[in-house]
Amino acid sequence: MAGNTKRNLSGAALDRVAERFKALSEPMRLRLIYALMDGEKTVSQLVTETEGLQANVSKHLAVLLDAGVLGRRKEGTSAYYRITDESVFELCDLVCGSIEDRLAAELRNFSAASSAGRPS
Amino acid sequence: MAGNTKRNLSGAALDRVAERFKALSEPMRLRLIYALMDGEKTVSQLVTETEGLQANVSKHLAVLLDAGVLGRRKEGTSAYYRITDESVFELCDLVCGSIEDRLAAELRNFSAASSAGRPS
DNA sequence: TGGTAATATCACTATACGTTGATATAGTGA
DNA sequence: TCACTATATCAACGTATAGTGATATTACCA
Repeated sequence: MAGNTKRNLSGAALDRVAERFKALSEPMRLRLIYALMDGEKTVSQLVTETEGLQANVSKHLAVLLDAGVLGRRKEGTSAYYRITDESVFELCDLVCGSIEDRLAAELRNFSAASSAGRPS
Repeated sequence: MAGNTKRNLSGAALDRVAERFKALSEPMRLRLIYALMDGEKTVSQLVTETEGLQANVSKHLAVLLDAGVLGRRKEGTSAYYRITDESVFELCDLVCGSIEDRLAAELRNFSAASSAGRPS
């Protein structure tokens, strides 16, 4: 494990961190983030790609914008959203790896238990 | 930026990831995690350190246990909780860095704006 | 000016969840 | 068995928020 500094956070810092995690704690918002992985898109495009309602998509985009994860640009009647904090992908990758590890461990436990006392 | 693979997650995977983020989206739970940074502790110890109510601490610990972030060990009438997924600290560090970057950028913008047109 | 498209916001409902006091459960020692 | 400690769970309350249909706002075009 590399660079395991584990800085000790306290008080207000933890509140800020929790806030950021909360912004990423909705599947719909993660879908929007991943839809923007290959560049900026309009709200309409995102509505189509995520198959969500326009009002809902707009609201989730506002949350991510407020959290500093996304940026916004207006052109004509359209609004273009883009990723401004690329670290979200690192976060998701880390979580994914962790989930995989956990599932792999569960699988090992299950296999060991189900084969316990079974003839080899 | 190293190892920026950005794997593309879809459907159920995003749900799992969102779940994990949700487990980390409460300040109290982050406080518990950081209280456990230096080793396993009993519920009583955690109640004292976090200055929370016993019922509340117990419930938050259950959430983190279910999420796979913590592990539990019983000894006598006490329950010892410990970190089982060290990646949570990496996650928090990443978020912290990101928040710092954003605040630094805001500071630069503010300074530039407040000094605009001011005599040098 | 009137009409249309794109987006944001409002109002409302349903649900999830954090907090808290009270109670239940389990282990320990007298 | 009885009392005590530690922990988990229950019940109730209030708040936050996701989803949704309707409306407001803004830009563009005829």
